[in-house]
Amino acid sequence: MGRSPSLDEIGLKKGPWTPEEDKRLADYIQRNGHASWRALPKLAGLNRCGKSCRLRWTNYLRPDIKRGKFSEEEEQIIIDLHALLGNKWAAIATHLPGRTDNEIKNFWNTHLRKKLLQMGIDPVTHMPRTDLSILANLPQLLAAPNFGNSVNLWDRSLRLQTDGTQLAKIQSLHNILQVLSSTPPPTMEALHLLGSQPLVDHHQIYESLRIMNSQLDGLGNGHINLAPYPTQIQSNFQNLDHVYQPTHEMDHPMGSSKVLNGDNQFSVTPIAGNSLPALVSVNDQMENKISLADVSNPSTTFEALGELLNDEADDYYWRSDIINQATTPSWPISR
DNA sequence: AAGATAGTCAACCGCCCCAGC
DNA sequence: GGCTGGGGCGGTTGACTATCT
Repeated sequence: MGRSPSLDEIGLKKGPWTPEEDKRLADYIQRNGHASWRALPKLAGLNRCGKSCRLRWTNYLRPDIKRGKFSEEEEQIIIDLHALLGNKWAAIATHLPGRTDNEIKNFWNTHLRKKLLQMGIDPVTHMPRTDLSILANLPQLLAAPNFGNSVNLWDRSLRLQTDGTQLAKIQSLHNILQVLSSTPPPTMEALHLLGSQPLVDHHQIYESLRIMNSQLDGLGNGHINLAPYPTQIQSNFQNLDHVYQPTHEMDHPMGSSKVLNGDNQFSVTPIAGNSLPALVSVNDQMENKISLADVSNPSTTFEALGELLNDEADDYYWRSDIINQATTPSWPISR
């Protein structure tokens, strides 16, 4: 592994370390310490730069380094700390004795990041993913044996976040998905508001939500009521007056509603029966921006989405995520 | 069996910060 | 305040390995 050996312009060796070099470096540091990394290579008889020696020592040769697979507990610590600290690998590493920042960074990029994505969690924000393509993976997600863990992860991530506005957005998006799941394809006008032309594969979304429902039922939580899926998707977009009659039970996807209280703490309240859960009441402007009352008008929902997106000029990741997903081939398209 | 593709991870690069002058 | 050198950090690279086709 690593790079092929090469010499830089002043003749210092680069690339993989040989066992002999390792021994020289380790022996020297154990005898003399590493007061000056710059001076060390010469003193230790190594044809390497000080930086290379420091890296080799801190990431590989240090005697207290713990090698091997990360435990589940370590995984969880990394995820939690990453939610709080972001890509501060060195800071994260201080909480995991024996693990190096490089090792944690690699582990994150090769395992945890993908794992979170598969669970529908954005590895950057640690919030449920805002890109709609996740719906395409929902059946696999729900079928995964560790789906229950993802629920915990989601909860944990939410607890770690104090930005209730994001929650409001997610809830709004969820509302939109509900509308999508229970309505014919959106009008061209509505799609234009999203800056896209591709059409949502309604059947796929419907199927995903239906499976999600059965899973949530299994967990004893609330669920999303789905109107019967039309046997024939209407492809005639001129049918603008089609009556939109979605059902109105909009739970938090995990069967509870989370509300940011005055102390910036989330309170989690299970949703009962058919009641409509309160939207996250953090941002009055955001609240009810897309309310279920609006869904009786086919275009209003999408106008509201456009407004929501435009409103958050400083929050473009939210908008770009949706628009990207709506405009990339990965987005379920039916033409 | 062989080639293509994806995953892994050690190592390097370039930037930043800070202390000393 | 400006300059310089050393160390630390995050991002990226690329050789090796495993898996797939």
